Amino acid sequence: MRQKKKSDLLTEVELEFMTQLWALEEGTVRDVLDQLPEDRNLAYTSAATILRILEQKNFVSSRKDGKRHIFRPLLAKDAYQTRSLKDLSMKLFDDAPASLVARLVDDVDLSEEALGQIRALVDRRLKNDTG
Amino acid sequence: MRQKKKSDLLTEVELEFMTQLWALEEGTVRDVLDQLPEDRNLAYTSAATILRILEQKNFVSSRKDGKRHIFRPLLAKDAYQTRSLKDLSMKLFDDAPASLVARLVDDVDLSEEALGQIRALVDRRLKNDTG
DNA sequence: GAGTTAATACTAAAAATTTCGTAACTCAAA
DNA sequence: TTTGAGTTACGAAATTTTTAGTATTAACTC
Repeated sequence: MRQKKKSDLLTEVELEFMTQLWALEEGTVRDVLDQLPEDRNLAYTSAATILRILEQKNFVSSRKDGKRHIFRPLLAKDAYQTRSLKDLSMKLFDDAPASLVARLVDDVDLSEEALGQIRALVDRRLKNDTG
Repeated sequence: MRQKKKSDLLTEVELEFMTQLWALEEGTVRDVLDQLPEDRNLAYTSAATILRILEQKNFVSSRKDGKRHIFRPLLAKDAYQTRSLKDLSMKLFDDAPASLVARLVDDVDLSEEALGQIRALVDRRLKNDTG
């Protein structure tokens, strides 16, 4: 009976909506829709459908407030960031996160400040581990 | 006339195939198919279709060798790694790569060795920039 | 309550992605 | 040359994702 694995990653549109909810902490269909860019032009009912799907998949919960629903993320942004990084690392970096950072450091534009921050993070982590 | 943007990211299956081609340097439909995991069970013609699509999208080129085609990546793995990281950073890390690394260093299981490698990379980059 | 407004529930169409079948073709060997 | 094995070309079915329409419901006002 094993078949369902479905990768637990968000689709493009699901991520778009989760991003808004993460920013809002919580919100109604209307709230999320208003948050989207001008040129997005998505029907109200489409937005409602997407949130319903997110709820079915247990990425958000909802409670009733008068006649409307207020949605709130169940999946935290932090957790999803981690999940995405693991996925990317696995699929594109031979499961070696260090090579992911290597690519980032080599090719993506990073300010010196950003590099300094990164080094600080790594140092702190190294110290903690060794005790 | 601007409308085509199409994100230039690979779909799931396209990435699966590019990964094999990157490993092989180049190969026929059969080569790629044989490279896939046992339980993948994909029809030969499906694989051929996917490679044809990749060629249409200019991700691979092909040349003829006798009766068969040999496919070769046009998009390099390095380049696509960078592209993916930029996309992830933009969509999920407020376009701040440093926070991406922060998440990685904090949450993904990293060996001490990996951490050391990362610090070395950052250090080298910092020296090059300032030096 | 009747009427208005705005929401949800449900269904399904539209679009994109993934998969495969059939027919036509190519090469090699008999 | 014909046959056979393996390939490509093309079209389309199947599936997943995205979008939207219609009907129903809930709250508010009069």
